[in-house]
Amino acid sequence: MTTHKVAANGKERTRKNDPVRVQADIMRVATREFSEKGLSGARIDEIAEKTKTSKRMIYYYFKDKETLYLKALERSYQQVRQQEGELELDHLEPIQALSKLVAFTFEHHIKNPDFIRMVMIENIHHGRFIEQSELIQSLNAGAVDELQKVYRRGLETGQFRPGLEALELHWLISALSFFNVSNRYTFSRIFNWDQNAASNQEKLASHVIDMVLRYVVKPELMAD
Amino acid sequence: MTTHKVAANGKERTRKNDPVRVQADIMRVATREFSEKGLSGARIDEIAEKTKTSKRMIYYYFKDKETLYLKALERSYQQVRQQEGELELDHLEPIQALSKLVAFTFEHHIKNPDFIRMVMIENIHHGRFIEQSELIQSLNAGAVDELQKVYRRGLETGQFRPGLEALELHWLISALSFFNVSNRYTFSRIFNWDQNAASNQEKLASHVIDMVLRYVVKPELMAD
DNA sequence: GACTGAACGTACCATTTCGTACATTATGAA
DNA sequence: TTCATAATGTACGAAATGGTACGTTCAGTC
Repeated sequence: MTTHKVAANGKERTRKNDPVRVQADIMRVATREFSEKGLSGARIDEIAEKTKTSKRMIYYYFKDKETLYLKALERSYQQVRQQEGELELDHLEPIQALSKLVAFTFEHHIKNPDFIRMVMIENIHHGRFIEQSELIQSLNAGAVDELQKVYRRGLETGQFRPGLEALELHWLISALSFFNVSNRYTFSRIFNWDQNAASNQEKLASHVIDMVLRYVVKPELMAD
Repeated sequence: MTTHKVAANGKERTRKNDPVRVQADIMRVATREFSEKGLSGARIDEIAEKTKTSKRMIYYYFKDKETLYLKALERSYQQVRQQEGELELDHLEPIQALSKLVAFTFEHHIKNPDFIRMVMIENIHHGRFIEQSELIQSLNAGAVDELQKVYRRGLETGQFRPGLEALELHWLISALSFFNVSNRYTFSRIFNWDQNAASNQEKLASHVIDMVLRYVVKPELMAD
């Protein structure tokens, strides 16, 4: 008696154990499902179906639905952070560096709608899961550093207004970038305005960049 | 044989028909539940329990869960619009009028977290329900008008920069006001910063107002 | 008072959904 | 080879959940 079976379709079928692949597969599908439908809206059975493995494996590796959700949330944060890479702002003038930083942040949000949705969902849950995750906090701790550096340089050259805090600046930039993705549907519908259209996205991007610059740069350096 | 019964607790119990009250009761509870847990997270049985009436009545008046959700969404929009009342900006200088408008919008969002949550949830659903609602669209059509008026007046006095559009300005103000409520939990957690604290809320409010003013008002009129 | 349609209560059903029991196979160590 | 443990497949169970069948009561009209 050999250890392999013959499947219904006639192909030889030998089970391979590949824990890493199986877990990655589950995470991939789970992240998409949770991001699309939320914690309560996503269905374990549906996640299992879209996986190459079975529901059994989900519970084997991830214990229960909430743990799976938390892992998916962590994965989302990890992925966007990894994508960020290096901006290389140090060789730019402070104003241009800030401009580039804002432009990048705005674009980065646009490119990661699934991540935005996960964050929205998590906020609906009052941040109950992110609270438990030390991983996520540690990931994001240094997110303000680059902005901090640019701002300090701008202060030294005398181009930036003093008295601002990097964290609060980051908050402003995040708000504008986040809202652009998170509230597309309702805003477009209410004002009968296709926010998604490329031309309008460009407009918004330049508005946002301009707005931040005008807030940080000394007014006398800004042309009307 | 009379038409009334005696309940178990001994009190006389005569059923009163009060359709308006019953519907209002259901709507009140449903709105809170959906806002708290989302469409898929909210439970009809739980809504029914928290109501003075029964599950039967929910289906009697609202057909099914999705219809109930849509009605709750519409109610949310209606309520916030009603609260807005009159700002009476016409007698103010353009700069002060704009300042007051932004301050009010920011505050108004803070006062209506349930509404914010409903909008977040609706965006998670890709705006599938708001699309069906002509009521909501009609409600919000004139939301930009006041801003429009102020901006025009500022142009006339020469205090505002030309070339901006009221809708896009409204978008910027909304983004900052909305994000302040919608992303509290994740932002606070990630940056270990109590965004909710009164002192920080005040800071953010003045940042937002200042930021909008610096964007709209001609730079030479802004002191450092 | 008789009649009618709207308003309401109770109990129930069918399905969905999270989670698990149980058996089997793979894989590396001794 | 043997053995232990990790990995996997199949089938199923119990509770939750959206929705309904069926009957009763209220309130206005003639």
